[in-house]
Amino acid sequence: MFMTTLWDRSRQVAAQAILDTAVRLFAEQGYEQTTIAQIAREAGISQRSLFRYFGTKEDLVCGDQDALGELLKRTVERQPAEMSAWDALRAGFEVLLTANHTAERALELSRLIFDTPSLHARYIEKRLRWQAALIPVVQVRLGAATGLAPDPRAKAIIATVFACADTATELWVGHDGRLDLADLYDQCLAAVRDSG
Amino acid sequence: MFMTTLWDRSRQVAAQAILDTAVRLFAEQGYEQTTIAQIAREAGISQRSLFRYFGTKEDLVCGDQDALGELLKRTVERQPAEMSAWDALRAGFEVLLTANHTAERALELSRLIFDTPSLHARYIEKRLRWQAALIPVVQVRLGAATGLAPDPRAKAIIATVFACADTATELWVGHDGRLDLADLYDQCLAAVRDSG
DNA sequence: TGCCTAGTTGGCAGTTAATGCCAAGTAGGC
DNA sequence: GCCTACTTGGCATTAACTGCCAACTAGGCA
Repeated sequence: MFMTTLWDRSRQVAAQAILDTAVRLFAEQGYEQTTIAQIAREAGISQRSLFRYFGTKEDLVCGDQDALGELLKRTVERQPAEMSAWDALRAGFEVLLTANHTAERALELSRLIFDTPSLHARYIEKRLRWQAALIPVVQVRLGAATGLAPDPRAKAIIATVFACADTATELWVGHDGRLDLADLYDQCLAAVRDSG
Repeated sequence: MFMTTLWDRSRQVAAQAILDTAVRLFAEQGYEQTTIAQIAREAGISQRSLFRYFGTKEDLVCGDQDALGELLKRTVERQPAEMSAWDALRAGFEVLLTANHTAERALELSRLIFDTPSLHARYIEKRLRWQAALIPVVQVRLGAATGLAPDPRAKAIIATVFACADTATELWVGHDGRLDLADLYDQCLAAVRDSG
């Protein structure tokens, strides 16, 4: 039906406008210091409607994570079967880098997240859902008895890879985006896997 | 001064009573479904006072994490100088295990945290602070030029160790505490460091 | 054209966590 | 028994949400 598509489109435009307002205000005066009322006022909608677009204030910053998680999972899944779990996950993250926003926007959002403890925690918590979804995908690459016993290995490897990705991003933000994020990720993983 | 000590003592007794009430209610009816008003009522104090003992509702569950973080740092610091960063951190976690509460209480709290997203996020936030505090401690064990350039290695190693500890705890909770937590931790770390 | 229906919007009231303020109480030290 | 330091409770307020209802808007159809 065209109807649905049209509606969705205008919805997306509205959502983007709200998002731009919110991110601008967050960057200008900080996340905690910005109220929903102010965002709604400046975006020209009611507070009530804002909550219909974004269920929570935090979703204004880490809202579209869900879509990225799906992309990550699919990418890892599609790597050649003979590729190791580590390499497949690395390939997945590499795709995420390009799929994100512009580098500037990504840096701005990342800075917001890493500078705001509550946001950072919430962001990590959202990613825990990605991790859970990745378990079966990784497990098949471990040559595991894909049986009932939950193999700690998949969970641990995924958690580690995310920990390194997070660390790399934090370093990247700390350097104002001047270093290469993929390089930093490789350095982090090397520090973990290739040291005494 | 004895005065201060006495006051502190009665404060601690009161805090413990509030805590017991809160944890009982959380276990009975869930974290989100339990209001501060109800806890205060059943503990026999005013809402206002409850917030003076525990700054936030979340602190009722992960409040004494701060003290544990301090203990972790001190323990890691005091390991023999020739011990590797990995082993020193492991020793730190081992001390935490015994310093926690009884195994039952720890299991109860852990289950609450892992089952409640907002709590889990808050818990992660506290752990991020531990991680930051550990950076200098770990860095000296890496034979690093302890200079200005922030070495990614310390950050990455710490993040990984915490990721494995978290994974181990999640598995432990999933098995109702029947497996050994330290064993699970070792399995997680082995999966990360000793695999192709 | 004009109605019908589905879906959106905004306002309003209410809940919950959290903070500031002030007055009342309480427990040592003199 | 008073003074001081500290705690407590009540009140008001803010900010993030949520439910409810009435008003609006845009296709579909006669």
